[in-house]
Amino acid sequence: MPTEAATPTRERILDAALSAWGTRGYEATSLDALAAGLGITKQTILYWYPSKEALLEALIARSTEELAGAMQSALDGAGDGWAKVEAVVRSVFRLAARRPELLGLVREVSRLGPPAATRMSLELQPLVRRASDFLEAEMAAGHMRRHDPNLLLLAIYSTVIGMVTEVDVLRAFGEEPTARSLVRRRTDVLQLLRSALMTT
Amino acid sequence: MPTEAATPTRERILDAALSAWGTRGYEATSLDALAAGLGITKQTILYWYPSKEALLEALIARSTEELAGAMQSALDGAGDGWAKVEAVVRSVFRLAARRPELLGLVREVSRLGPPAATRMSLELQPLVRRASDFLEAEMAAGHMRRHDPNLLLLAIYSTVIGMVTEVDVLRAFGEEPTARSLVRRRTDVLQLLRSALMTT
DNA sequence: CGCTCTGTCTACCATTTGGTAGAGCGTGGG
DNA sequence: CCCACGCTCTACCAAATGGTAGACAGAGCG
Repeated sequence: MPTEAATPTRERILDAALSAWGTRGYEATSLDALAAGLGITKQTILYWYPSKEALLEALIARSTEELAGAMQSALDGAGDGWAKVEAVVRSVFRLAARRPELLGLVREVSRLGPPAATRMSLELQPLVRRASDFLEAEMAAGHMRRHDPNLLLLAIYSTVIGMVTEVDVLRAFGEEPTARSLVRRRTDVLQLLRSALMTT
Repeated sequence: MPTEAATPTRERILDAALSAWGTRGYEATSLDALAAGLGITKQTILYWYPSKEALLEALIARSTEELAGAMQSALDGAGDGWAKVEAVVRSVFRLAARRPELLGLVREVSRLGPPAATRMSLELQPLVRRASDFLEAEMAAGHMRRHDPNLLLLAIYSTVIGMVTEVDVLRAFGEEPTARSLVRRRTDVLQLLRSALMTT
């Protein structure tokens, strides 16, 4: 295990895996393909990570950390009520623009089911709890319409992840997955959420 | 090609493929596994469908037909404005209860990307157009808040499909995928949509 | 009876995949 | 100088996968 601060192969493998699995899918991308893209051999990957599944685990760990970081800072940021919801949604769309593979990976892992999905769930649990508590407080204060906070979160999650990762469905609905379109989608989602949630 | 009305192997293969691919995924289920589940051999499958991809195509064709049928009748049914939206959403949740693999397949195919996703899109296009036109008319009449109809549809699609197929995310949000829970999710989605869409 | 046609199976096959074993190679420390 | 260690590669391998070729069984029919 290298103690230096530099970041070589080990990280590059994670990057490649994120990019490939987050877009083409886990089963659809072999270790050989991954290695070829990096200009190394599969055995080098297996030196750093003992198996494909272990690599996925490591990738999930790193990605959830990054994800949670981004959303934590959005949650920590100033503002309350709607401003906070908007900040979080905006941060997700920012991620969609800058690191689409990251959200693609979330979608992919949730599809893979246990044990990968379970792991990811667990690691994102604190975030979910925090968001859920926030929503509940807002409802209690009468700022938002009453809903089951968990179901509400699930709905928001589905909507946003869908809006951001469902490229082909997007096309089916006559929307090209460009940056401009992403902004429009963001605006639309925010409008929708606002009317759905806020009482005033 | 059998001319009788009976339904043997050919249909059974489609059924098995729907069940397996709609839940475990396309790449994750081999032809051998499919055949074993049916008590036949892979070669029998390849006799009826020349390749795995051809089987997927046929499955998409049959499934979109069934799907479109269910939603058409919901759209055709009595009612206007909110009643119609509610009818459609209810029909999707009914499908989720009775034929979960069908919605699972939609999710799976949209993930697989072209050419499968493109095909499915094309076959569902008329339905999308009709729904989009309906929404637009309702907005024009002032019954619904103004949105881009296509984006609105995408949002509704994402929310409902997510609420219905994202089993592991569901668990992460502390919701067990039972029948009771499905009813709660339906109620919640309807409430959300109603506040989001309707002006009155 | 025998012929043909339909549907299923047995026997293979090439390729790909995740994974193992171990050689080689460069660098830093004694 | 050389040894040890960290890292990558070459050489394999067994299993699984999608697919091909062709045998075989039974039903319908002349």
